[in-house]
Amino acid sequence: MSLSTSDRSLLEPAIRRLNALRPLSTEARTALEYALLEGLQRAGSAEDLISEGDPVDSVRLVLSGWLCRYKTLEDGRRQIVNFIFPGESCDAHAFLLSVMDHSIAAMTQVVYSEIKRARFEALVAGDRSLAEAFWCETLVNNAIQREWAINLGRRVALERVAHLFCEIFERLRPVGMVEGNSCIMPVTQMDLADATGLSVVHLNRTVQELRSSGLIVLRERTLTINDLDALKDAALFSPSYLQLYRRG
Amino acid sequence: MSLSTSDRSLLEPAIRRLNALRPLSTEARTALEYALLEGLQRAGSAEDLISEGDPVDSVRLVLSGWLCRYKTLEDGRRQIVNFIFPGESCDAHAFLLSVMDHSIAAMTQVVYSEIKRARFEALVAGDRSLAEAFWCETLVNNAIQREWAINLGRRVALERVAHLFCEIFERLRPVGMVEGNSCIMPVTQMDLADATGLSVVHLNRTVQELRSSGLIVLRERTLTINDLDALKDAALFSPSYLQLYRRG
DNA sequence: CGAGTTCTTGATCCTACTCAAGAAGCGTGG
DNA sequence: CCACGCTTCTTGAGTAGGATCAAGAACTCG
Repeated sequence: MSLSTSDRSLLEPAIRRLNALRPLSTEARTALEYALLEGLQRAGSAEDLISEGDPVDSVRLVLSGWLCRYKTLEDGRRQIVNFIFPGESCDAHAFLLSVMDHSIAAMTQVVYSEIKRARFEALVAGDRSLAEAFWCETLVNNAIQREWAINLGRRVALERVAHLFCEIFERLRPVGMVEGNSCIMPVTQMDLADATGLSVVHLNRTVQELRSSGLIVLRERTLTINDLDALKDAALFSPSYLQLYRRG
Repeated sequence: MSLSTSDRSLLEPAIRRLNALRPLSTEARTALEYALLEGLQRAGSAEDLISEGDPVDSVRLVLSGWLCRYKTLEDGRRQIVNFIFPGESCDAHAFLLSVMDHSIAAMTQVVYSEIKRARFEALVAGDRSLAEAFWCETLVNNAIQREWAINLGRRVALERVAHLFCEIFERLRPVGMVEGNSCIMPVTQMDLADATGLSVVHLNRTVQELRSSGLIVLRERTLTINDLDALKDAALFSPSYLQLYRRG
């Protein structure tokens, strides 16, 4: 059995990202690729992959599409606490805990791979580089979550939205989802509001402010950043927490 | 060489907490205890243990005292993104990443133990239960960070402060730092403001609202929660994210 | 083409911020 | 033990950033 070209291109972003976090051995890479191909799944837009309170017994790795992690309060208030992009895992090792503390929803059509607990454990037990890559992933995730705390707690609306756009752009870049100064932005303004802790109305006005100052163009589900440095300045954005250049 | 009684009582909260996350083997426990005793350190109140941008090459485990993780913006705005309590580690495996993305400050006198990278790696490589306990710790930390996102993004001031008090109380309980319905609260209102994303003035007014409604007493660096259930209701607090009862 | 989202705009309200200053607490040194 | 300075807490007054309410426009999609 060997991998076809289409298999390779499907897996490529995920493998590339893990490999950037921690160089994978050839064997680990191959073992992972086969495991991924065996567990392929699809989810439709707006579908919940897993919900708060659900038990976890597998690891999902996203191959294409956008997802988000979110939590809700009893009265319906909702906060998107993070996005999940291709190459990222939904819940590596999360089965060590009993249940999900949050929900994960697909925001677009999604292709992912589900690896059962035992299989995943065997994979990471068999190769140190793979275990470390997943470790790193969790740590980076943690760092992003901390940055979201300061975003929600201390930045004003304009900075907050600008920061979110910068982060999305920089996270999409290494998985090949940025072209020139544009990337897809397949989410509604309500989603952006829930990610920035703003009301939809105020998010809309803030986006328009960014538009009219010429920093961004956002239309037809595409975000174009005219002047990334200027947007970063407006956002007080400093990308080190993303650990993108660990090996540079 | 054997452990004295005072050694044991010093290490007890940390060991107990790790053990609650994942039952430790006797050998792992002993090996960890010796490593901890060899790396004992102290830090004074308001001292930074490590700062954003610093390289990391060791793991610190807190034995007594309170710390916080915080980030700052260029113009001085500061957000405390989490607290660190006895039994928790500052940066398990953080050396897998290049540098700290945030700072860690002591809020009281702190006793902690520093384990150098190689030593730590040998410890977790030698015992699966220990590795898993530290894994779990990171995952719980991650979950707490997510809850902070919804706290900062979607709860109003009163809920936010009430939620913080509930969380602190529930996190201090399993390490024996709660007596009756009281726990220490050795932080200034400015710190609480930075943790809740509020201004000092508004935090103060919010605390007074909680006081005058009879929910809490906060004086002389002690927090007393008169009616925990009522406070939880006011905070929309649901403790499952803390994973306190994983084995129950 | 029609119904349901999503986006946009206007008007009003209110939560939380800022500025300012006094009170209380606390540590240090005389 | 008290005086002094510094930090922390508290209160008042005015402001503003962002929420809410409401309704129309533009876009999807069956």
